[in-house]
Amino acid sequence: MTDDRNENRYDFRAIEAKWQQRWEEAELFRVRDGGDRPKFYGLDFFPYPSGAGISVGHCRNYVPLDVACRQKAMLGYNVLHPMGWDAFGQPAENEALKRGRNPKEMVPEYAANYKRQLKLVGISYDWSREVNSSQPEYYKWTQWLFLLLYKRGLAYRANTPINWCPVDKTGLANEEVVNGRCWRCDTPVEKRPMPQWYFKITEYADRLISGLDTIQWPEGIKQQQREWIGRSDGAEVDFPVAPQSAPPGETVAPIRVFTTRPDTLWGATFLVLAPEHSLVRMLTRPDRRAEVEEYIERAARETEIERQSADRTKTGVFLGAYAVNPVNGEEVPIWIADYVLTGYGTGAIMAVPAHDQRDFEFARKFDIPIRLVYRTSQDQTEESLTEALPVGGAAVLGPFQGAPNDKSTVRKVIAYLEEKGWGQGRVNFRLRDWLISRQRYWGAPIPIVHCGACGTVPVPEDQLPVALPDVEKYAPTGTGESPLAGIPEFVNTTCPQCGGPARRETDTMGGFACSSWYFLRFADPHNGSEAFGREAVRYWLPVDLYVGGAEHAVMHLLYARFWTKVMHDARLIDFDEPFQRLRNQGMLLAYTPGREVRAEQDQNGDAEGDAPIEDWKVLRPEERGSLPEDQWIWRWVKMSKSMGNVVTPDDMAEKYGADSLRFYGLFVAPFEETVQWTDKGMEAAWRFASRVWRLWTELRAYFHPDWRTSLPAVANAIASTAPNSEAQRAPEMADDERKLRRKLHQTIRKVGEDIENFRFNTCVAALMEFTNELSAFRNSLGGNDPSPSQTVLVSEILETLPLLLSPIAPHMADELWERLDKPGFTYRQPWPQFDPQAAAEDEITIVVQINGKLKDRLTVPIDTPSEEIEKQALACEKVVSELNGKTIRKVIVVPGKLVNIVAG
RNA sequence: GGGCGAGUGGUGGAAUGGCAGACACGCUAGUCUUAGGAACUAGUGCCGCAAGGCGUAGGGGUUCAACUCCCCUCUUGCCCACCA
Repeated sequence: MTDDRNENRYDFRAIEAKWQQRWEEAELFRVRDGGDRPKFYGLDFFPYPSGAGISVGHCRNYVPLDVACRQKAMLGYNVLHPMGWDAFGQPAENEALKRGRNPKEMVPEYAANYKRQLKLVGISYDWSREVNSSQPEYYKWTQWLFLLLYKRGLAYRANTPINWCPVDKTGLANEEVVNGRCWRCDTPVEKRPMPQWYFKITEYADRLISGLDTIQWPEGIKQQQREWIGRSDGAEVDFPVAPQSAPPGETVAPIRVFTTRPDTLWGATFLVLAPEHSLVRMLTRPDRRAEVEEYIERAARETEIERQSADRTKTGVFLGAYAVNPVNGEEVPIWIADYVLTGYGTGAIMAVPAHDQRDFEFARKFDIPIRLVYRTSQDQTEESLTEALPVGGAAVLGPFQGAPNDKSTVRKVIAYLEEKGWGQGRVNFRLRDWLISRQRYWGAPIPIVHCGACGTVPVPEDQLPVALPDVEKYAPTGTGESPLAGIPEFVNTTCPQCGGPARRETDTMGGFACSSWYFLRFADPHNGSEAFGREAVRYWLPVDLYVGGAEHAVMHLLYARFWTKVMHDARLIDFDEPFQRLRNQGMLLAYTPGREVRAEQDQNGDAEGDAPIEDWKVLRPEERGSLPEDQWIWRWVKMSKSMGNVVTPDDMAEKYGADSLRFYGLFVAPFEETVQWTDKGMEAAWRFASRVWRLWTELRAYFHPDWRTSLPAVANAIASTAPNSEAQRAPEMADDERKLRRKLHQTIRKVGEDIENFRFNTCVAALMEFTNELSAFRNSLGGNDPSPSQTVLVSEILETLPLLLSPIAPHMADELWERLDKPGFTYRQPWPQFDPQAAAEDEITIVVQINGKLKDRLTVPIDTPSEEIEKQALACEKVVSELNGKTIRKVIVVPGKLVNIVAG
């Protein structure tokens, strides 16, 4: 007796371990190229395996994609679902430094731990395709692709001021600077001039915008990319330097400005150059020199944060020089100011204070004339303006007077300028070239040799990879050179071209280079002679479904699209967008203790009442002893190691099981939403899993393996044993049985549709609804042996349920499947088909409304004609009493749904 | 300041023009139990004894019908932010 009980206990630990082992032994998820089945490529963002391991937060993207992939496999697709490690880069190096370890040893350990955890959760990865971007077999091809870009003129070295992080001691790409701070360590970024390698992503700016229209991505991500690329249409206009402002005996080139509003040229009352502009020193009048020099120096010292804050007051200095406005011959003063950026447009602007808020503020501060080009009313004057005039009104200056303040006038003015030879139409992008050099050890060395005689020489392909040398010390130097520069055996080499002595490039590539092509490598991960085989890539790519966080909107997702387009242009691949569908999972928050940080009482202020709460700071686990528990202030914050609020899948799998963890993560909220982790929710998911298990195992005794073929026999049996005519024309099943079977087939339909639409929360809810009905049915049996028709129904349910559960709770599914004495894995079974006839309702509830308000309900056979429904609705007791004395103006019958009686 | 999204019971959420609150948490009562943080049963938007009324941030509009579409306001989350 007790043994029987144990047999039917939901022993998830044993079940999950058993099936994970069997899947592995059977190489269940190993996939091969080709075949008759359609392919499906589902991919997670390439993770960096951190020492902390994964939290349940990470499962928010891995589990849903796993569910989708498992279902696709059952639907008959050949599914590629790989995983690998974004192992190069600063996070790994920083962690290794902190622990005093060699990243080459540490990273594989961390990756192994990630892999163990992902297996623990039951994710169906094909581990035979695992790749690691820090291994020579992989980075050899990262270097090969660098050379591809180099040969196509898309990689170049330039000595310009770059974003430098003084803590990480390396240069950063524009995309890696967030609010003027390093995106990794939050340190204010400095400007430093250094020779650095760049990828010419700007050359692809337009295609990176237009390609967005061809892919199914969240609109918000597309918009972020469009804005980051920042196309703006306008014109470049030349302002000749006034003769008296040119240094004696010299001819000075005109100052070229970029503007999106050439139609406001007639209101330009000064020019502003960036402090770094090349003409500044030549144009500065001697008596202004000291002030100008000081300003330039101050601007150079400022951090990006100081310089970029939009609400600071405008600063600037007059050079003492003048330029000539080409359209009206007027002389306008030339200033420098730090609100003009050297890296955008021409680094110089024409200032139109009447129609640009920044110029307006500047003009008011320095008392420069303001001139209206457009006016919305007669009484509008330069003096009355309190801010720059936005769009609207008509032109009141220049040859285009009366023209509307809109794009059509801008176009006309550009044509006019081109005709006069004063300027020409021009498109600018905010996007800057991608800085790829890192002065760090842990990355793929840039495969370039510097030769005194030949200059910059690419390393020949047959000499790849340029191996990252083993070193004792690899801490960043801060000198502007990577630690590789201190290794003579690495640096000193011979020039591949002339054979003379040469130096290797010592910078490494930023980690985003590795992740810009890994999705191609998974198609052919062990290829030793190419980055990827063309056939394999043609078969698998592009990625059908890509899942990851929204934080990479303008980094990885932009870079990967760029490289893909380059490879397309090089005819390596025949598509130019790598990821067809993209889904971003929501964040996971955990309820976390912290303390309020109150504003300091200022010295003269009276300490009346509490100071306003200024901030909230998390109490890390080691700080929690410092404050009595009743003073903790709890908040929902992102689950992360640094907040000390991490829940691990290891603990949850141990306590509740991986299947329950999967149920919970899917059920708690829609996939894209930010969700709050609660233990109650986790327990509820476990209760549901247990409930399904219990119900199924209780009903197992009634399973009849031949239920499919015995179904007509059941009907005959009922007909022949029942003498009365009622039973003879009865269908093979009683009403409540047909109802349960209807629910089963509705559930099959709903679960299938919901998984395909990434609506996992309602998918699990549908399974819960079915379980509730099945539970009621079980109770109605009351321990009696089921009738033949009940046996057939129960058998169908017992066989279908494991298949429906298979993508979501795969361990339980396979265990149940086995307990039906069926061989193999549910993963290999076809996805259950729903029977539309069984799923169809035979009766329907019609809502009866008067003036849109619910009054009554009718239950009618599904095929009742509209006229009959209307008749019945008008005959309802409630309708009759309510309508007493009122005129019926109109009756709206929506077939299958409702009747609305409009009366008054 | 700009872009994108969100606002529904005590809570997470469901319904995307047609029965508001599926499913779940919590709560209440009961059954079974030595016990229960188990299981099962019933109930649970608000007001009201009831009949009934009210109700999807607030205001207006379109419609026979609005959580859903349109306009305005408020609140809030994320991203970008002196790019001429």
